[in-house]
Amino acid sequence: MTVSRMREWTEEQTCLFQESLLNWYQTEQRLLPWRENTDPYRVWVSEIMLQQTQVATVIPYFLRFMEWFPSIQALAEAPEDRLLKAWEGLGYYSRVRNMQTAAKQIMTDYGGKMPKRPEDISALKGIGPYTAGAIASICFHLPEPAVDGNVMRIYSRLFSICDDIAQAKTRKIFEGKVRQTISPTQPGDFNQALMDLGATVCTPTSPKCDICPLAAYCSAHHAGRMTDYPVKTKKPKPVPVYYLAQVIQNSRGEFLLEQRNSQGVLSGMWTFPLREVTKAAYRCYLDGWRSYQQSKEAPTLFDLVAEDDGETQANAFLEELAVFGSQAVWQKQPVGEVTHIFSHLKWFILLASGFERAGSELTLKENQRWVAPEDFAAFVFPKPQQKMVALLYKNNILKSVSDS
DNA sequence: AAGTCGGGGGA
DNA sequence: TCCCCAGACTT
Repeated sequence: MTVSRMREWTEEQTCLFQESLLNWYQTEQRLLPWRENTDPYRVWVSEIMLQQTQVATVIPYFLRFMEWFPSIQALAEAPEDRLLKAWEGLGYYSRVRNMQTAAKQIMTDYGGKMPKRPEDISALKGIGPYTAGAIASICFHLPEPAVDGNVMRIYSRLFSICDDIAQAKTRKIFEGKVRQTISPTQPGDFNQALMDLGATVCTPTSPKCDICPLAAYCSAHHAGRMTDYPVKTKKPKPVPVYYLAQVIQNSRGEFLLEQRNSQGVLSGMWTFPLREVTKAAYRCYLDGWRSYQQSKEAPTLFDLVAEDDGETQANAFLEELAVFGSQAVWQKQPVGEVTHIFSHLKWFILLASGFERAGSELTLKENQRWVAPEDFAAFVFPKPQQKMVALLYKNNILKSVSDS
């Protein structure tokens, strides 16, 4: 076959391709409960359940769901707790809430029957491009693409498509390719055949090209580059960084803020003083707090830091702590934890709240300043600082004007 | 465009 | 542990 090297297929080649796929599907298709007929309600429910969920998991859920809610009307009228019970363990619970919203839409707008126009289908809550295409093609025999992860994998191999499937816009490229090649007479079977092929033959890691009905048409197979496709960039996981935040008030009710240096993340911005600690230390403080929380003799965060063996703690921080320990009175209980994800970093911030010790003025560093809460508005706070301030309000360490 | 939402299975 | 799976919605 020379077909595989062609980027565009002739009409005849396209027909042969469709035939190969459909013939394979006829003999190899999986027998699944939602394939007993093409009732739009059953197809709809199955497609929603199958989003990010494997077939074997879905089957028992599907059967029970059909018993409990046998029609669109039954779904529309179902009590929410019953609905959630039916979904318990499936995950992505907004799926079932959206489905009921859509069921009500269908009852009021379409007399209780699934609309047939693709644009009407995809306007329903929880039905996106994939599911709309699946329903339109399976139930109403419209040549609509239903592009999911499987289809992108198969087509990227068929045509050696290098576009990054992690990017949202790439889906349109594949939809275009499917529109060019979908069977006009059996679009539903065609789409379902792709799903089965992706699940059982054209698998992510070790595709079974020797039994694949499309091998003769497959560019990647011809080049022996099956596992180079699909191209998917994986973004590096944000590196965790751990901080203690020193939330200190003086007798005038002002808070100590510190300006970050001109290098690195959030350069020049103002936050509560943040001191980086190791992961081990951070965990130690969290655990220490939790285990002490029952007893009356709960330590302050800085007691725990002082107990630290030093190996998990930077010396400079310990020295600074000695000063703060003597000049500030720390609360026994933690304020709480704040996390924030940057593109490359994930900050974990444990907040400790304290007060300047009476009669001993805190010695401020060059980049530190006392600031009244009323003046916070004059600062452009970075997101982590905003989250910390919000947490202080929540814990009534900061009082909003309306409360007072 | 990126973050969020769950849980199970396989490498 | 990490990635993947019949994705869609929100910000």
